[in-house]
Amino acid sequence: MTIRTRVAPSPTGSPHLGTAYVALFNRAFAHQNDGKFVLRIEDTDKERSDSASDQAIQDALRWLGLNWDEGPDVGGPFGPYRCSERLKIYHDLIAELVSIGGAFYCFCSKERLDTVRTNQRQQGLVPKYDGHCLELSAQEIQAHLEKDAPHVIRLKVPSEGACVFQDALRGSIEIPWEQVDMQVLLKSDRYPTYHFAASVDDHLMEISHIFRGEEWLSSCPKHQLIYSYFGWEQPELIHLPLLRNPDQTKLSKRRQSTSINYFRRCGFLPEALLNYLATMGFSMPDEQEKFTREEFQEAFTPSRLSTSGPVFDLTKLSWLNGQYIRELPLTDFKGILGEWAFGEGRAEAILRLVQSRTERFDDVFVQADYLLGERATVTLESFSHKQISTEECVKVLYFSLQLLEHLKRWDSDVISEGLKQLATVIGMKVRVFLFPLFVAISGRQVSLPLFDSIELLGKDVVSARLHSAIQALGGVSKKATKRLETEWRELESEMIFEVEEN
RNA sequence: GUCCCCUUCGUCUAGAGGCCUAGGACACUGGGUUUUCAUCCCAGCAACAGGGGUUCGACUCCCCUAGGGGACGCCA
Repeated sequence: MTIRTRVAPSPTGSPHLGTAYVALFNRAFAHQNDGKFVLRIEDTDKERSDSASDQAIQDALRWLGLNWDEGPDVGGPFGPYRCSERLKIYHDLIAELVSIGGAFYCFCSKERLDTVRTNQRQQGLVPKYDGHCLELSAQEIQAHLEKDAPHVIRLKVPSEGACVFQDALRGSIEIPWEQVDMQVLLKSDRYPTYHFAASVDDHLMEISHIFRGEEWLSSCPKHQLIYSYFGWEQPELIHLPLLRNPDQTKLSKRRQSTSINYFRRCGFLPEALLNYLATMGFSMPDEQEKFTREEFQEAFTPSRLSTSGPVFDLTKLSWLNGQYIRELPLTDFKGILGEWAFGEGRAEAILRLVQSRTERFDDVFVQADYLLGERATVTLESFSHKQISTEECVKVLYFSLQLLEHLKRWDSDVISEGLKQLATVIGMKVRVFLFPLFVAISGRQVSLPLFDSIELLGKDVVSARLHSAIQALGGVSKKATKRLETEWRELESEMIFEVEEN
């Protein structure tokens, strides 16, 4: 049997560390066994998927050296490799599934489902579909369809017994069927859900082993059910532990950026980041901590994976990165650093901002320090200003974060217009409004033009600095977050500025 | 709340019943090399969640408890 593995990220937002983590193991395992590693873009969420993110994921994985044998750009015998281009396949198969009794039409409204779930929760039951449309007769279904009634197709789930499946690391796992929801497989927009698309594609693409995050463990019964209805053979499942924040929760960008691009922008070498990722949940037989991708691929074996969630430790990653940097020949060091600092037009972009403010060359680098490296550490005092309070600073930073997160395009004009409008909507003078942003971004009250700086630094670094500034100001409590979120939604509706739909 | 997974130094981990007086790495502390600093070298600190079994013997196997995490969406 040919070993075939895949990574199937969804193109929403910045390329996630977790994607690289999972890709690393899948790729190593496939290549170690002369198999193929596949990239499949899981763009099943029409609302949130965007092509910029699609491209960014590919760029990020390539930067890390995690290239694929088959995928949306390189093609392959099992294409297309983007879900949105495979709709016909899903439609045909879902029809087959309905006809063999593995799935059913559901015409329930969102409101009804909400009520049902709320009631179930109150009674201490597992919130899930109550089977309302399960009893519909063929005539009733036909009538609904003829009226063009909005509908979904759901998975039929046994009401009794338990699902038993194997995880290569944990052995046999048993989940009672009553815990399993009658999952929507085809949404009302005729797109498949992840569960359906992934199951179908894994089968059709002849994926033999799936290394994926532990978060998927509880949806295994759904996938198993789809496989068994169709009479397909299940791939081998290996659930990797979840990368954790220092507080042990699942790695999330709230606390620290999870974007691969953030690490790239912070000056980590791809080799070092990859090496570090490989030590999360895996260890070399000789306990070696610094090793190449090739050595890893050679030595990797699922039995050396651990199951407890590793904390992603920036300090240790930095140490490892230092090991790699120090062994670089000087010319490489110079070349890579130069590209990092001034590549892709960055030199021109920075110098354009600096030149008009320069009298002597020795003025240049101090002005651009926060664009070339980490900004100065900010404290509560950094934000003291006679026209704006601490609370207002937090508010400004929080709302700006929201705004920037949802911007359609990342360029200084759009950023400028968005932020200015935000200032107006919350009733602040632009000059005052911008103050906390200057501090958060540059670490200083006076800096090079803000909007250009934001553009230049990129979304991931900007988000990280904004988050860190909010922390310096004392952070936002859960309660305050809720309040700010509500307020933000109101503001958003007031703004005529184009903000991307969630 | 329900179900599932997990549990060795602060963190990443080694450990497949006697090799364990529990090893390595990061961090931290102290010392040495170095014109400063960093690097580098040496040393130190520091853990088997708790309780029951099984066994001649348990970090390792089983059970319970506790703690942590995840899932419970027309998100992935």
